[in-house]
Amino acid sequence: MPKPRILYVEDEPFLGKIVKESLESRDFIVRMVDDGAAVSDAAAEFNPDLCILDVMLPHKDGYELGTMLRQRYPQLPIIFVTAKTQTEDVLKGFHSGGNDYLRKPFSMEELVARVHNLLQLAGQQQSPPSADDSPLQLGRFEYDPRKYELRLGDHVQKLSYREAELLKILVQHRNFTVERKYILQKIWGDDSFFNSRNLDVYIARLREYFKGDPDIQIITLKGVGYQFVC
Amino acid sequence: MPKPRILYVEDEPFLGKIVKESLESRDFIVRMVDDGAAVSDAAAEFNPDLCILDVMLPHKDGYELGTMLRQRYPQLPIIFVTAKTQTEDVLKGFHSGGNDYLRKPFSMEELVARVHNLLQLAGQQQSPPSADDSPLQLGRFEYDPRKYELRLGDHVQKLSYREAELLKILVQHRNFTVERKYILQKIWGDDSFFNSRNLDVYIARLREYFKGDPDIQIITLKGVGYQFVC
DNA sequence: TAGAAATATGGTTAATAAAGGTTAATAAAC
DNA sequence: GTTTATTAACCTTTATTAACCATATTTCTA
Repeated sequence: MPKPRILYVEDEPFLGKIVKESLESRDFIVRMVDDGAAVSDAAAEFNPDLCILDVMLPHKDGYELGTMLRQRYPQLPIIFVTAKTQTEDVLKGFHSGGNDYLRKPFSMEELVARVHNLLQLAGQQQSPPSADDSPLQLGRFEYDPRKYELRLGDHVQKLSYREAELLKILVQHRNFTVERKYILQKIWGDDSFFNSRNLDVYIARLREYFKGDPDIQIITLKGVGYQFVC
Repeated sequence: MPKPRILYVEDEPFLGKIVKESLESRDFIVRMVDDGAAVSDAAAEFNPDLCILDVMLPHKDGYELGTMLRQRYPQLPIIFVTAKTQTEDVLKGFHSGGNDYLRKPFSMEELVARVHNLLQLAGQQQSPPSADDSPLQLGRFEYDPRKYELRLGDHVQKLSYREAELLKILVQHRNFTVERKYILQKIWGDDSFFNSRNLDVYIARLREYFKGDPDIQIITLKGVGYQFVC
């Protein structure tokens, strides 16, 4: 079971550090962002399972971020955290797509309980296939994630399950970095695998398949991961 | 869209009446119960979509009720409401199976927002496999699950029992993955079967039958299962 | 501090293992 | 006695592992 990934948007560095470390000690992977403008990219790259948003941010406010995230990731659980106590603010949080609203000051225990609760609720969902499973253009290729088919002109390359899983992850983060660790966890379950050359073999396969278009590359970032550029 | 049904457990008649009416005015069907002992029966009879529990009840306490309900209805969203403000109490609520915890006094608006939120989170869960046996369209084929008949144009292919069972399972989950294990258990009873090539033979048959429409595919997810895409 | 070992990381290829596919023969059920 | 289900034998594909190579970092030493 891979560790859940939490994107945490908070501008108070002091509080942020405490919460981050506290969550990490409870077996979450946490990425903290203190600038509203950076959230969009961070979400694309980090691929969180849940998002905690502080409402009081310097420029962009938290609600706007919530709306943006909800629109882009319909299934992502969002928790708002704020010092505002007015019911009106809470409602604003829910209306902008939040799934929970926690008033400051809060106890770490309660936050963690609510995080677990939401992850469990969200985990039971099956996302409708229509969402992001329609065929997509990758450079000169066309890829159908439902049929696992990669097309260039009249040549159709059928992908295997593992190949398709890997490509899905790379494409989800296209033009961003995906950590090697993350891929291993997603496809092979846990981190016990870190010494096998398995992933490399599949990366090589995908590179082979995509060599028909020089504009598509799978770049290695040694010690970090890969980047699918197109 | 039927009105959502809320089971509301509250012993203060005055507060209870207000909340009940307020919820009803917002298009919920509400059943109020003021006695902990009556909750079990009420739940069985009323079949709620969501449950609101006051923690401070005369005899049985709310947490016990939560545990009981959670055990009996694993999917039922539960909101605890209480005057207790200690974090400890909130945690107790979550640990006994609650999905949200609201401190008194609360605003009706916030309660309603949280109710909607939970119903939405819970509502996305797999739709009941609706025992619908009417003929259905599969790509260019028409299938009648009652007669076990698969039609393409004027050609009718009669399916055998096992073939039909397998197709039923695949179609129920169409565009989602069905685990091999699951199919084996459903059709052949238990997992003692895992070495037989039996299932593969039937998969091959179905593929043969459906080869008249290239848009219908039964994809193998090696080590996992199959996916009927159409 | 330059430069050589040592080490870590990823790439490549081939071998092996595991899972599933195919076909035909056999057994059960109707 | 014909249809349907199961099994067996063999084949193909996919996944994993092993062995070896290349290259970048680190660390150690002169």
